[in-house]
Amino acid sequence: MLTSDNLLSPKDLAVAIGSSESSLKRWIDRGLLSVSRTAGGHRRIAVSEAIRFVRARGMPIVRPEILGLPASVGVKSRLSLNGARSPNETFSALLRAGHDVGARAHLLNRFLAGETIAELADGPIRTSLIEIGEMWHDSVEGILIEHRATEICVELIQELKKLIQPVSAELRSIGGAIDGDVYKLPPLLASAVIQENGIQAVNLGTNTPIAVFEIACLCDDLEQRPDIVWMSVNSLSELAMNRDEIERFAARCASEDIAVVIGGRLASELDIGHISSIEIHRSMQELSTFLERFKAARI
Amino acid sequence: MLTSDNLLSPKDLAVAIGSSESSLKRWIDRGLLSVSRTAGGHRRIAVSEAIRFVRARGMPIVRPEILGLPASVGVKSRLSLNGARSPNETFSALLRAGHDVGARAHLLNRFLAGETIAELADGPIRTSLIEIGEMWHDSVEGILIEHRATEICVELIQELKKLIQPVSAELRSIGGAIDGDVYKLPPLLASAVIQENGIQAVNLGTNTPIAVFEIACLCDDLEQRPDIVWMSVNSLSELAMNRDEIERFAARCASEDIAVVIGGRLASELDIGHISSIEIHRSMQELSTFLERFKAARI
DNA sequence: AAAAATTTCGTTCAAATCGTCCATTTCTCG
DNA sequence: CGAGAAATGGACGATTTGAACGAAATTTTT
Repeated sequence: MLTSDNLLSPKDLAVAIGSSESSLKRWIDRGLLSVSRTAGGHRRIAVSEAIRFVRARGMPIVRPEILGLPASVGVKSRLSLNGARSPNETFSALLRAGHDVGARAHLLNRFLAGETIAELADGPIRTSLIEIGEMWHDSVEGILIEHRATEICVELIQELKKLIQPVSAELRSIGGAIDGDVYKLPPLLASAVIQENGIQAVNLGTNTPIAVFEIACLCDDLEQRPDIVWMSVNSLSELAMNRDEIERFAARCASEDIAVVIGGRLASELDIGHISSIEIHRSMQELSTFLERFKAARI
Repeated sequence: MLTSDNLLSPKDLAVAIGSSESSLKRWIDRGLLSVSRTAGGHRRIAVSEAIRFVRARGMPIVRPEILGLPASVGVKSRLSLNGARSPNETFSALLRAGHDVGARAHLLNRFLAGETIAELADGPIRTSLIEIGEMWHDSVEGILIEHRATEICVELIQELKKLIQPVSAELRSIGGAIDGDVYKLPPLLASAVIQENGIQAVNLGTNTPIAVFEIACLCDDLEQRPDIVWMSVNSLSELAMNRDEIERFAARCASEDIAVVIGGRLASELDIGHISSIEIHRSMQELSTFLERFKAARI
């Protein structure tokens, strides 16, 4: 539980090396590992002693971040999770340190504990990247950290996507980030949230022209047509042009009974919220509730 | 028993590959398979080591889920008969059709049968995407197919990366695509190939300014400095400017004893092949052989 | 400071793994 | 074909492991 600095509980070390708490306690009692005790008799293991133990026996370290060991290259060597108050701050610290293994374990645990992908997207992932994004303008180092964190998140979201139940092919969707938008995380997160809701989602990635969305929606084979199109808008090359194009596209989709969902940081700036056939969402959880309604309406 | 995600008991692996526990223990004791031991002397096999063993010895995988692999492993794809002559054509057809599950099964099977990531990168992945890229200019549909295929490949390469050995932290590298280059596959493939060669690789993704590479290489903490920097060059905003910047950067790296490796479609157009401290490669297998030489020289 | 929630304590117990031995199968080669 | 070598898979008692439990200690919240 990372009680205080440089002291581990038996459970902590057991998790770090992928064995059970029982075994670790037995090894300690056998004298293989020396510990101190609290006033009440609880074992406390110094990190240095833990490292000596695993090194001496050539044991694998499954969760290096628990021992404060760095796992990356570039900047920020020492990883200290002690200062982190909330879970989201812990995740942010791991991302800033480029600690892919730690970030993975953190997110996986939270997902397995019941948090949805939508919640994780709006929570740790979003707040961390906003926080890191604010470093972006300050320094070159900020860009480095931001790029590295983004790559780690891409990897993690792909992994979460694999953990959700296989989707029924009944409802299909396709989407991506519009032309000129190079942020890859939002469309990826959207596809994960959609699949989490049991709907098949094809992600076209960043920088996708409207014409491509069109051809995907209006293809000849009716069996292939999606029921939903989603678009991420995080950078706008030409506001007016984009708006017109999207409005025309939405009109065509409406006539074909295809739902259009738009999200992203700049979605509201498009100023097309008044168009009834377009759904604008501000967060992944909003997207999720929309999908719930949509499914209910279609069945 | 599956104590932790990454550690198997001899029995687990024996069941996974359909042999007996006795044989497996004998193979381990003969050194064919390296394991760690618990304090009590029980063998623990890392999943990545299990996969290395399976690939090296050409063993069948009877129960892929034990190794965390999808059930499709070992199953012959139905689409392989659809007029496709070679395996690479089969993969290309799957990608064009947006058949992510099929493409995944195909690539995973080839990897587990012994093909390296470098070979798969230069083979099915490269040829498929070149072929699809040629559709790019012809039609909007081409763009759709290209985007979809790229996303699928990103996912697949991430998955392959997870299957290879966790690297020893002895050699480190960092890299990405240069500023203005938005192709995400090349740097991702490079990082996978580097990790396949036992070198830690941090991918900074697309659109990474030279200044970011610099700060990563010349950071204060010497323990964090990489031994290799790799750069992908697939689009050039300003040829001359890029060249000057890269040459300056390479000179600094040379003085710090950091190897600079450049790859990508337009790497040769930079016309900096004459600079001795810069390594230019034309394929992932060339990168791989360079890494072999590099490792040999450093030890 | 008291109460509630969480973690760790020490212990017990069934299941898994240890190393070793051996019968059987498979391979090698004269 | 057949004898010897090598590899396989099962069986064995001894040891180790991981999970469970109520009680006590610790941490967090009120």
